[in-house]
Amino acid sequence: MLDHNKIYSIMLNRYGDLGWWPAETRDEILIGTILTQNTTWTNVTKCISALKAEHFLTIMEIAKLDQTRLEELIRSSGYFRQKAFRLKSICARIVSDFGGIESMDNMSTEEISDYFSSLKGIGRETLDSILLYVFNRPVFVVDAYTLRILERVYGSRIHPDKIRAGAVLDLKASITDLKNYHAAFVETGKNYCRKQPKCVECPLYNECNYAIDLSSP
DNA sequence: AACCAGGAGAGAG
DNA sequence: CTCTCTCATGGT
Repeated sequence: MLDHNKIYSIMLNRYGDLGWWPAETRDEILIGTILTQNTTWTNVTKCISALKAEHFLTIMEIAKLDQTRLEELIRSSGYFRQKAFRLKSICARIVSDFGGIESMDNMSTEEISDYFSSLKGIGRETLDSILLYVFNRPVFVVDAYTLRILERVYGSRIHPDKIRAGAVLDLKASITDLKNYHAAFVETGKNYCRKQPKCVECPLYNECNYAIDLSSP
């Protein structure tokens, strides 16, 4: 059960290096992890472009940006009031506590983890995304697609903690591998996992158990 | 036109 | 511990 090496080799063979996280700066990645919560990436890129055009695409600038002004700029990512408030709060905390992302690089993964998980707006998945894509720490990001895909492969739902631990321990992957592994789950999920009744083009087609309910999230 | 997207938090039981 | 509800725009 749960052979990460097998799943990853199939996915890597299909997708290769997907170049995640797509961004020019580390601040941009952090901001993106908040904005992309439960929305499509195409909705987020509009916000990223809008912020970039006004030169607000840094933690420092968002920290001092007007609340309603930020709401307007990130509107298309959905939950814009919540996200504007939380994103601004998070950026303000980072600025006042550390000055910026770079000042946190010498901290241990556990210290970074404890810090970010105490901030409102950062749940388990966003936390892991920040650890992996902003700080390059050996963490595997488990999202809804990962749970759904592995459920279809193995027939039953596997606990996120088990998947996370397994990916880092069993896979013995490099940071780049862990980044691409998660990216591959998202790519597979959004392209094939919802199409019915057959996903013949899905890289994991031969591994999937189609006896289970395909409509389950 | 219902359904869902690269979730999180608060509350109930 | 596991549901359930809310937050909200945009594409299919």
